[in-house]
Amino acid sequence: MMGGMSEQPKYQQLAAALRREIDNGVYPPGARLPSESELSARFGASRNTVRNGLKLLVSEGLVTSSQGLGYDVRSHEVFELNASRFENLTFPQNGDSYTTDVTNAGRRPHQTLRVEMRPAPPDIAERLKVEAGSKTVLRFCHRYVDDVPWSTQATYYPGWLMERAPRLTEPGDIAEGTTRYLTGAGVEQVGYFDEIATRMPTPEEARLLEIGAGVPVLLWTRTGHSRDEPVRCTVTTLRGDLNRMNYEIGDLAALGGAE
Amino acid sequence: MMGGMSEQPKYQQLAAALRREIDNGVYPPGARLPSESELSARFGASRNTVRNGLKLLVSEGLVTSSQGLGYDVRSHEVFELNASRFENLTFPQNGDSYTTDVTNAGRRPHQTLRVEMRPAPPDIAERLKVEAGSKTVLRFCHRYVDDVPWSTQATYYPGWLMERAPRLTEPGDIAEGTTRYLTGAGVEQVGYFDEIATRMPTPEEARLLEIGAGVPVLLWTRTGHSRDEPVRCTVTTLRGDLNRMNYEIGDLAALGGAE
DNA sequence: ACATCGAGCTTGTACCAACAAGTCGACCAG
DNA sequence: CTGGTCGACTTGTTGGTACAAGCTCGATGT
Repeated sequence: MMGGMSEQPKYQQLAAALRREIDNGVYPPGARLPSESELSARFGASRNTVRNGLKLLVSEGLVTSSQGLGYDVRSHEVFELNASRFENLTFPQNGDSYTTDVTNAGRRPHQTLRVEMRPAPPDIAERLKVEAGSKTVLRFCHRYVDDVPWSTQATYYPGWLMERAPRLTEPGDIAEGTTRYLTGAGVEQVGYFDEIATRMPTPEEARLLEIGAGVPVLLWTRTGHSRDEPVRCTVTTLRGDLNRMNYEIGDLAALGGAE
Repeated sequence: MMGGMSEQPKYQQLAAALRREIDNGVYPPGARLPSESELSARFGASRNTVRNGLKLLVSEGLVTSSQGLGYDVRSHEVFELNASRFENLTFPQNGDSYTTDVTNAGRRPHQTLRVEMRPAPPDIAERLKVEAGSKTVLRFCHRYVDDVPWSTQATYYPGWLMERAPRLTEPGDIAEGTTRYLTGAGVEQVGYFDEIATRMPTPEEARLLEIGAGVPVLLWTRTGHSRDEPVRCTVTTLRGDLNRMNYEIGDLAALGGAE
């Protein structure tokens, strides 16, 4: 091409130029970028090349795209606000109190629940110390906050638990919360093992959480143990752009102004 | 098109098919996928469509691509192995024993350390309870395991700590580890506050960690507290495809066979 | 024996074209 | 005024082509 020494591919140059303009406030948060065809004209590149560049920006979380509308510069405000909310929402000592916590925070919770019998997937079976493919109860929860998809949560209970806690198989909610119900049924959880990983969402996850391409998810796998054995395993898929996990280790609460 | 009821786009169907085959061991970890042109013939799709599908798998971390070679199924061994390693590496009571732990595991550690005086960035200042822009010591560490970039770690120490622990400002390593050095200097950490988030890497991070497009990073921010106040804040950027964070909550260690 | 080159494979970049699908607003009929 | 249609715009998907760039390996020549 004409430029001469162009070390970088054109789509990366395009992305860099737009990134700079976004940083400099030419396109402030919430603003709409020029359309693909406009950018195509401006940079002298084909629409495909423009799309490649824009895909980079989307994957960095700088912009989002919506079919029929265009590309919007993301605002970071939302990110921080919801992050701290999440904290209150899930961690204060074995809450299971998603609904009440969200309500108390002045926001509107909404969830759909699906209960199935499922053979244990290998990774779950390992954590529950049961045989892969053995009978488990899967309670699958899709949660919203103010109509924004928040997380999907799949909790597996080993089959042997059903004798002691039969209501887990019933389709509806358990009013007092599953943790409390389990405790009442003589199955108390005395410890948790948490694993946190990240990856890009599968198309299915992207659909459920309504996240654009390029936003990673946070995978939170919590295995709850009674005094004798693991009693449940929860795999939560969280929007990476809206959530942050917090852990306190040691005697932080007892300290003076520490946090 | 002719197929009739194809709810999903073709490239997603293709990705789903390959994902299933990878899960089922048709393409075991380390194996090479058929080339784009072969897949194109097999699925009756154009090379563009095939590439779109493969890009999904890459972004999910299932496969990697290298120009001139092809697409390789990623081995989960590395992932899992390093995950548990990571655990030992950082968590068992204030290790700071990265070097020794990695060596004991039969792997070769390598790190570069940079020590600077830096005004505190706003987010760090907030966590350290000092004024933004006030003097801090930044110890920046770039770590490798077996020559694979592993993480970057930026630890900030508040300026007031320098009177009691002057060696923190010296450029070289601290042989006994910074945690032990701090304890010896009368600054014992009795609690930590951990925050874990995820996002796509900046170009700079992608360069340092040598991660391809589509792989997110795990951000681990640990604030260490003495009995009176925060004494340091460590921001670790980990390759999301090689790392997993594990936390034990409650009395897991005391249990019988519970993990 | 050994370095060098090149054919033939791979993925990466770039271009073009066409249609599907989603959104919005202008317009028109009731 | 209300409600629906339709057209003009947007991004999403799929098809094609060509060449660049990176890797492997065998043939070639010294």
